Amino acid sequence: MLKIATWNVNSIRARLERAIAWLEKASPDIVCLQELKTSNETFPYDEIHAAGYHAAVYGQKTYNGVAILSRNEPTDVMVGLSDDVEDPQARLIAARIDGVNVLSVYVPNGAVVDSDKWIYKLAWYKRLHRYLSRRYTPDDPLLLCGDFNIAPDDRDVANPEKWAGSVICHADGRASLQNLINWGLVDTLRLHHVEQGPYSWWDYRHLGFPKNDGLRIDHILSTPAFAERCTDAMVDREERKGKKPSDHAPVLAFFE
DNA sequence: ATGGTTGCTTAGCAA
Repeated sequence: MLKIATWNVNSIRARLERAIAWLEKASPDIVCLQELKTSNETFPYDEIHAAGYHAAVYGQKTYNGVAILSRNEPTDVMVGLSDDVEDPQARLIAARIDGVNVLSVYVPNGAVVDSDKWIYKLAWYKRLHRYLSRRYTPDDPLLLCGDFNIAPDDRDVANPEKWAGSVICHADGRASLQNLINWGLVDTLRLHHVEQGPYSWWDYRHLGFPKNDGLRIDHILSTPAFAERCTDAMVDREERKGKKPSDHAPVLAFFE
């Protein structure tokens, strides 16, 4: 059994106490983290190791930053998109764990449609597609996990009319994610849940969580052959409750 | 009443 999670923690240092408690409670085999908001030098390796996890980290001061935590040692750790674009933003880390290729990504948010950040977001999706197709085939065991900053369709949005046309729901962004999926990926949550919801992110602003104004933007995508082993997937909504939560809840998938 | 937050870094940016 493999239990994998993806979680945008919104600062690993601000979330450390909750993150350690969650690791001990949920005991996942692999966790992809996003928005560490810290450099490698200030990443809390000691506490993560003490909780029983290896940590492959691609940090950045203040913004972004991604990591992969695992019970077993990761090999072949690679960071960044490694293409011809000059890009200081730490948004991708890849590793091989127990024979599975695991990627943790933090796709740019895009701020406002047609802004520079939006252009960067759409370009980043194209670069990620090229990254995948150059390094892997859809026959490889691969899990692409992270904050994609896209709700794939209106089932993934509690208030679709409110969010229509936003950077999370815009048709061009959805097409960018779909293009990635068309390379050869399966949305593991939708293998097991086809109804409206669940959601993985609620804005701190505007009382998003109390009003359940949620969106599903965090995903565990699997290559098709490996997805056949996926027995369930879920969002740990409980982790969004209580004192000092991240604005994202962990998303999990289970493989036999 | 018609906004409401959080985190990092220190007034402003990002989400």
